Amino acid sequence: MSDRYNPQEIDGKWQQRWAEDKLYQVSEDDPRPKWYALTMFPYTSGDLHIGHWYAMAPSDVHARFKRMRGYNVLHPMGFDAFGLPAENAAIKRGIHPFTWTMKNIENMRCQLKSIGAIYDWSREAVTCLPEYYQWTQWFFLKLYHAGLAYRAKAPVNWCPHCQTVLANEQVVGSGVCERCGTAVTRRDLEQWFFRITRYADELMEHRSIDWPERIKTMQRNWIGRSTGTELSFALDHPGVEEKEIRVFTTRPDTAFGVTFMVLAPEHPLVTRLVSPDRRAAVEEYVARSRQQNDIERLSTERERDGVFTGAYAINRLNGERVSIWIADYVLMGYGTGAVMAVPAHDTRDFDFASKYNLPIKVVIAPAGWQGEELEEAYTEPGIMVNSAQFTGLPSQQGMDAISDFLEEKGWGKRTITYRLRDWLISRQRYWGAPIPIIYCDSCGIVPVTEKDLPVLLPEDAEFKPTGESPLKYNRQFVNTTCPQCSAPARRETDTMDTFMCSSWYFLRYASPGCHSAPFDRRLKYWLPVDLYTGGAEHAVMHLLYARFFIKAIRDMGLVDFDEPFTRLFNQGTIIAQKHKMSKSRGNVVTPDGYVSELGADTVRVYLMFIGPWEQGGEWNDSGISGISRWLNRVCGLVVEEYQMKPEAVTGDNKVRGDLQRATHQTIRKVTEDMERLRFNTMVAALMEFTNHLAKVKESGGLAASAWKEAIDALLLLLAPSVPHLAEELWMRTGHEYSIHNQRWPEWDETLAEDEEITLVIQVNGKLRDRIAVPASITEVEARQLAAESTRVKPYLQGKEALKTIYVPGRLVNIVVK
RNA sequence: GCCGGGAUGGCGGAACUGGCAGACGCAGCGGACUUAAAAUCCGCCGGAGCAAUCCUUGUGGGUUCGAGUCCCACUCCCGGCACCA
Repeated sequence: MSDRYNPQEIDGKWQQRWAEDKLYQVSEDDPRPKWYALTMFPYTSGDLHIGHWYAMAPSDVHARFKRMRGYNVLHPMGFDAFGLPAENAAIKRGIHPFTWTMKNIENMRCQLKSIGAIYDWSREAVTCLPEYYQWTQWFFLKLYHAGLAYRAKAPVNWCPHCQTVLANEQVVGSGVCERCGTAVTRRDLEQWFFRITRYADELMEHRSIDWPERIKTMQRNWIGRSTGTELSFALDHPGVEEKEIRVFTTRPDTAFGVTFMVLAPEHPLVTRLVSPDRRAAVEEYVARSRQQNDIERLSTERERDGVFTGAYAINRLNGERVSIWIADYVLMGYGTGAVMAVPAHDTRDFDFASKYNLPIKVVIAPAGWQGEELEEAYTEPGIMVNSAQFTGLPSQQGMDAISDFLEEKGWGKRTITYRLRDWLISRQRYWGAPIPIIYCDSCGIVPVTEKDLPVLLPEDAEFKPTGESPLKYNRQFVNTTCPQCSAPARRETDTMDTFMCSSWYFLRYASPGCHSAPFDRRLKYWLPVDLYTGGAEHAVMHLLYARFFIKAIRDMGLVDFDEPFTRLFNQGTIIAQKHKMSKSRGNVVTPDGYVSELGADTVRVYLMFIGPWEQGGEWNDSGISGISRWLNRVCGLVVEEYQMKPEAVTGDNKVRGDLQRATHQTIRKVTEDMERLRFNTMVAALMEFTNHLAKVKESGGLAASAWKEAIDALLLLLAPSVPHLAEELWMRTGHEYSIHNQRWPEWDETLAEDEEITLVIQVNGKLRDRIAVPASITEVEARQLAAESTRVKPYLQGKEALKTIYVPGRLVNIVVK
């Protein structure tokens, strides 16, 4: 075997050996503390690109590090296998989605194996297999029985391209489909929802978890909790049963400033309130806003418009009659779908009032206000005016005072509203887990009984997208009998959102092979996940759903923890040609060529080295040769015989001390960087150490035993990053297999301490000299040396020394005038 | 518009808690080895200047003995949210 780094020879060899020895198979029966390191599983789109490797290689390095630090590490892998892209790809190619997906999995599994990770493949989870989705369905039933799954007719997001409905979270940007980027439209459909809103308050709370601030903020914004007051306006319309319209406001203090009301076009009262002369205009407006997609409707560029209904309501606080309008800037899905308009103190209402010449009544006085008309809405706090008995109060107090008053009178109530909507999980597509529900003409909605799970996805469905679930046309699937009355009945033909599958996959890894339940008591050992790594794009989708899911099953007594992922870390995105890699964009860079040519270890290190992990960056392979060169040098350093020069025997001490110090400093640095997931500087430290070793070797001034100690430390520190090469060199240096079962080296703080430091001497903060001094130097000595420095003296000439600052171990700064 | 994150050599990036700016690597330049090339090894490598020295962390101000780091204002880039009453 050559002395050079030869990845083609060693990568496969060790991967095979590790697999044969089941080196990375983990068990719960282990005295070490557990560590559950999870990387978001990939979608089965075909093959893995560099972006996937960027997610997986560094997390594997960290998991290996934890393993060497004495943890029993679970680092599993699986496949997110249901969903639209597979179905679309299958349609395009005329292959069955199952065939397509399984072929992709095989390929991806192969790629994943080539990176040399410690995945325990015996725990693999594949969401599209009946043995998995049976439990997805089982959880659906649990949620159903707990009252957390319900069916309702609602205006929902419809993607015309994907031909299915989408959850709110899956509509991104200015109202486009998260998957395909098509503008989403509205449809009124009867769909299945999960009651995630019941957990809104708890989901707002991230106190017990260590997550990036950014993600926590995104989740909080998404949930959008706002506190305010719901109050009613009196209605008196002949033929209209309702005697009030309820509105939600966060500004009850402005209630005396209401000059009109606005209802959402979809508001149920609209058709009944509209006066005959306004009916045509109102109907036209309603029809128009229904047609518009969210991009048009929600665009803030567009001027707000609306129409008068011809109806009026009474502001109970002051008895004033206010006109009722409809406008599409009021959303049916938020609050009560109706707002009180206070143009003086709300920018939207101000614009609307200006456009339609509606009155503007000031009730919160800006500082120095003399009763003049406002140029724009005044939205800040101030002193209340024109507000009957509340006049003169600061508006913040007014909020409480008016809320109290409304509650006393029974006209209103303090409330909390959320932006978060219930999670819509129905999908009118084939490639997903069937919703285990049966419709019976006499019994209504009947859940499938547990023992009848899984509801198998039939293989022979016509899976073309028709806008209706393809399963609808599969009579064998649809026709069944009612579990309650045994009469002929129909199955639900929609499938579940794939985010349902990914809301619990991390539980399955903890209980592979469990056939009687989704998981068994082994779950208690592993969960929650200690470190979850993946992309930030899942902030308000997967990460929110999974939290909801765990809280829901916790309340059923199925698990005993509150949060699935104790610590979350988002690696950055690898981009190519300014864009995130994606098949549709055609800018995908495959790792395979790099791996086969330069070795898995080289690619692993390069991905860590390009920059801070959380930052990501543009893919550029120009630096990868530096990693190859380095690993080659490491190889030469370790493999080629070390020889002490005879004349060096007496000079041994200094070289030895320096090397020992470098060794311990490197152990410290690498350990600390590993803990903080600072892989780029960790690699740099190892390179520096290698450079130091090369100089030592060149000098030949060291006893062979000391040399060997340093090399051993180097190999151990390298092991998580370059598992194949480290294993090879470990063997070549005469150690016992396997380096991956060794303990991580410890550093000794005293041995790591510098003996000599560079003392920087400044005059007025400018660097003037640096001198090498013993680390033990005293302040007095340092000040004296500084004052005596010949390079410093000219700057002190003829100046008055005001003071001298001394920073131990760093510098002396002489301040002169 | 609002909320995050960021801006440092030709490039990716480093810099503890306010204390030597540019670690480590890429590219480049020079040299050694070689018939030659590749590979490898050694040296140089922010800008200006012969030099002493001066300038330099997006821009402008401030605090400090001392600022890439702290404060204020601004510009640009990236990400998220965006009529949420």
